[in-house]
Amino acid sequence: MAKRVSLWNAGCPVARALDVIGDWWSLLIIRDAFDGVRRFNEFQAGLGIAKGMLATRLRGLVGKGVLDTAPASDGSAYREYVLTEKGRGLFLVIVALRQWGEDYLYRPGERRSSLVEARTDVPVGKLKLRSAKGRPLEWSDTRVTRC
Amino acid sequence: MAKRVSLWNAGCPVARALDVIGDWWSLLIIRDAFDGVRRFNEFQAGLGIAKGMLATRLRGLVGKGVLDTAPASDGSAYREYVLTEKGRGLFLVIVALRQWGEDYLYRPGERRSSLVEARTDVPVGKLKLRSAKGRPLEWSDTRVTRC
DNA sequence: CATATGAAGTCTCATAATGAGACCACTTGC
DNA sequence: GCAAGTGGTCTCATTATGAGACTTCATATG
Repeated sequence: MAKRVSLWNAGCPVARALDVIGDWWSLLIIRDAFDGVRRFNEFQAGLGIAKGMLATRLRGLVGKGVLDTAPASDGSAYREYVLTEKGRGLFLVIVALRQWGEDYLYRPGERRSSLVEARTDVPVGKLKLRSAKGRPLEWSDTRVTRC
Repeated sequence: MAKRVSLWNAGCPVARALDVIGDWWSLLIIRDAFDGVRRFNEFQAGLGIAKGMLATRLRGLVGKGVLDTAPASDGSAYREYVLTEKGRGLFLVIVALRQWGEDYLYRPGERRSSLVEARTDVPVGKLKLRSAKGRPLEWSDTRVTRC
């Protein structure tokens, strides 16, 4: 491979976002972080990722401000990886991927996890695009401006 | 590299979604498709992707039911790639990525494209997670069930 | 109609990224 | 103190990627 292309300067927020979290593992690491995973070995065991890859990815995500390291919350001398505010901003990306997966990649009755409201255990509602004033919008109602 | 890991059977819709569109180029191809790109050369020129990669990715996305091939809409003998309904379902994933990029990856005043309502040219509203009954939810109000 | 140009790929090659696992230093548990 | 656990680093074989030459058929031009 020649050096992997960077998309940072494309003027498109989608491209720039993918430049940060668009590789194979980053979003899975972030998903696990949302589910409460914090320690190196937890990520490694949960994802089945090679340790070298995980170390590289965690370093990258910390460097990009998506994760931060913190002293272990259980009082041990180890460190933990926690989402920054920027990282927590990716929640809707994970939710959108989840809802698409649920809608198009599972047969009815197939076992899968669900995102539920913690207080009631009721599945959350579907994401919906709305205008600035709150009116529901479809894809065909929108366009992307030239940058 | 050993053979790239597949996540299809993880029981997590996020993992399964990433198994389909989680690589470096697929979401960019899909983004361009949403912006009206349909022809091989348009994708290639717009993304700066190697032709071999593009051919592989397009074949893969067609095979996975995200894109479909159709006769060219301009009457020529060439074919086009168009989003299927399943592919159009990814719109909110693209929007979520875009909004995250806009919020955390650009300095104020930096040039970038925007997603606007076509009729009024007003930027669309922010995505928001809501409960099944429409009440706004934060990440901390939710949890993921074991599958 | 003959030729040139364009579209949509395929093929090959050098190089970068990945996965597996050995190895290492420091902590903890017992 | 010693074994096990944690959090990595290093190396190696293999795969994926990027660049670009080459091919085939379609369309444009004169």
